[in-house]
Amino acid sequence: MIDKPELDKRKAFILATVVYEYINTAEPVGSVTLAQKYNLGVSSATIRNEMAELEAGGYLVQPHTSAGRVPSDAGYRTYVDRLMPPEQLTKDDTRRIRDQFREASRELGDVIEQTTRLLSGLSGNLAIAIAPSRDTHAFKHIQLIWLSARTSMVVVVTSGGVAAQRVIEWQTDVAADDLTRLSNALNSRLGGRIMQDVTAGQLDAICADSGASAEMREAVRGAFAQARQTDEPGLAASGAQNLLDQPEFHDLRKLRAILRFVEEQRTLYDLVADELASDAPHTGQPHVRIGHELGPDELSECSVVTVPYSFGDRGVGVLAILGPRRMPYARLMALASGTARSLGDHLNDVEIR
Amino acid sequence: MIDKPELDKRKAFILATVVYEYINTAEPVGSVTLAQKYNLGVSSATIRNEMAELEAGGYLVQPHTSAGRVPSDAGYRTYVDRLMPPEQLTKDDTRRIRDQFREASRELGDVIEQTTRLLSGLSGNLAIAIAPSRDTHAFKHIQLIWLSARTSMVVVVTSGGVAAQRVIEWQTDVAADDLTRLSNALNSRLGGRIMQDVTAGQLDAICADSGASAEMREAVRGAFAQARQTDEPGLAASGAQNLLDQPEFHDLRKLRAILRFVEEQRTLYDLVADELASDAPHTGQPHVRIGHELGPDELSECSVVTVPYSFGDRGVGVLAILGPRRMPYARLMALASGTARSLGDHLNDVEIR
DNA sequence: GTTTGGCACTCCCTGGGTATGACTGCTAAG
DNA sequence: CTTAGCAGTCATACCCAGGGAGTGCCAAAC
Repeated sequence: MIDKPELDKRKAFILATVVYEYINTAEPVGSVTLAQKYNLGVSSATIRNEMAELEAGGYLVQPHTSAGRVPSDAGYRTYVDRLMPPEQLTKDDTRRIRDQFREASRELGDVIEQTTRLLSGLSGNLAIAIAPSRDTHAFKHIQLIWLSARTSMVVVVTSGGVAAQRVIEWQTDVAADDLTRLSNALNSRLGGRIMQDVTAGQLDAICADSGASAEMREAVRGAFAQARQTDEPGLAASGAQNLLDQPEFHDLRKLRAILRFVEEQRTLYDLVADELASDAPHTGQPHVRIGHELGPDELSECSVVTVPYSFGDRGVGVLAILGPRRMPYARLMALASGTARSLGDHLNDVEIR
Repeated sequence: MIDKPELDKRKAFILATVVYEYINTAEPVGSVTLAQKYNLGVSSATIRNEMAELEAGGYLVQPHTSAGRVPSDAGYRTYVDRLMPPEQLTKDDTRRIRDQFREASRELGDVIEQTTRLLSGLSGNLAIAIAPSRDTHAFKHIQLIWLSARTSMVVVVTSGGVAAQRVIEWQTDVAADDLTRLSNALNSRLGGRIMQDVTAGQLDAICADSGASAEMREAVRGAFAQARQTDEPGLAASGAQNLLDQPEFHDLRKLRAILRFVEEQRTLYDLVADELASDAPHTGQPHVRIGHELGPDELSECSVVTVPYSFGDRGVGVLAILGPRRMPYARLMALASGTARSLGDHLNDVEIR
């Protein structure tokens, strides 16, 4: 681990082959296997020497003295960044993604959840999605709906198609006309504004102008607050049971730790939301984090592929795939990218204009 | 299994003790353990004889010749129906349930999900909830909201506080006034009706009376259809990872089968919805199904406690706890009942009047 | 200098054999 | 009917040796 010299061509090829083989077999790979299965043109002894140097360089580790080698975090990292042949989506995958979105819902929450189901099914791993942060959406419409003298419902529609909705109980009777007047005033003066640009002061001013009561003003404020609430993540995950199939998770203790981590909305959100908060430009490229790069110890044997998706020109969410470090990175990156693109397209098509 | 004679007092006590001990220890229980730990007043030899007869009667089984006994489905059944001392909710549980509902959401979907989290946390098992079937709710309000000349949003509010909502794209331009007029007409003529009693013919008539276009009529029909859709179950489950802690599920194959079963919304719904469909009167009493009584082979080592909850005077949903057959039935029944009651109360308190 | 074949060594895994312990069922005596 | 005692059964744990996969090193070949 001390020095990390540039890898010469043969070392790079051997490292790539070890990672590839290990991803496919889940068994530590030895020099003889490598020499036989792949056409290296050198003997196993030479490969042994190279592998020893790769281990000294921190790219490979041995589970025990007389076992083959397994990639380390750094080994996977090098593989992903520089050695791995990129993959395209297969025809079959493309079709399945297309079919899925063709009949997808128009409700943001549902779309997000369906997308995780699709992605977990295609990838055979756990899929996670974060819905776009709400306060980057444009305000479209608010409606205060009279239900009875003491109860109303307020609905806020934004460009995400997300309608924040809540029921209000009034302390004093209200008239349907007052609600309509206030709704109209808000709509005409705020239409098209970005949610996060709407200040409480503006709301108050509009309420005052249309003669709304203090109680109604509070209701409007509350509705806007809810509509752009960002700490209610809008998170979906599915496919946790896929992890059971991975041999590295046959150890119940590890599995439990991971599942507990995943069940906790908050931690899961933090895990994926790094991607949103990061200074890296949102290039739309998938991003891979491997093992300890993820942070939490529970996930030290996992990797995560994240890819941002966008719709409109502002809203940005994230798709992610969580699986064992021994995951088919190229394929999953292609899948995540393709799904993110289709999701963005779908959201754009469906967006309320 | 051939004959099932009435159990005499001592046999009943021994059976109850075996079940109790096995539930607590997860180990097959032998005659000596029983004689030592519980005050039976007879020797282990006598207990052996009794246990042999209980096995002949089908109440107990031996995992292998030289092991202790384990309850059979029939043994659990007898225990639950006749032998088990009923339990009350502990002060602590009562408090936690109360606290949970005090700050619970007003949205039906959220409440249902939060309830499963509560119940899985309290019970240490998997909790499932089915939201009330929508078409038993009373219609409260419909609003067609003008977003642009070619798009609108329609919101339907029912007594469940559930608002079905959808976005509509018109083929031809519509005017905001027309939407308001139609909304008002529908509200005044349908207010308070039970959803399932509203026919398509009535909707059409109201649309015609208020001069709505064919397209608008379709939109209204669609919104009502969505609002009372029953085949969209409104299902929540949480706590699957609790099952990992149960020793009977340390076998990965069994665990996988169960988790796959649970991940599938449809099968899970069918499992719990039996309770709704059954002819049994909804007494509010918890109902227990044990092992093979559940039907699916995957669940032959599981039991389910279900309890209906009601709100208003019609809507009925179901709470359920799924766990190993070796579950603390009395406690879980108390928990499920208490939670169902609190859930019903909460829904009543929060119901839009 | 690099590559290669050979060889000794290490360590995991497996399978057989055995001891152990927790049961039961049976029998005969109380 | 109950009980003590005893033989028998079976799962589990344990030890141990053998096999196998793989490495590291060295000396010879290229």
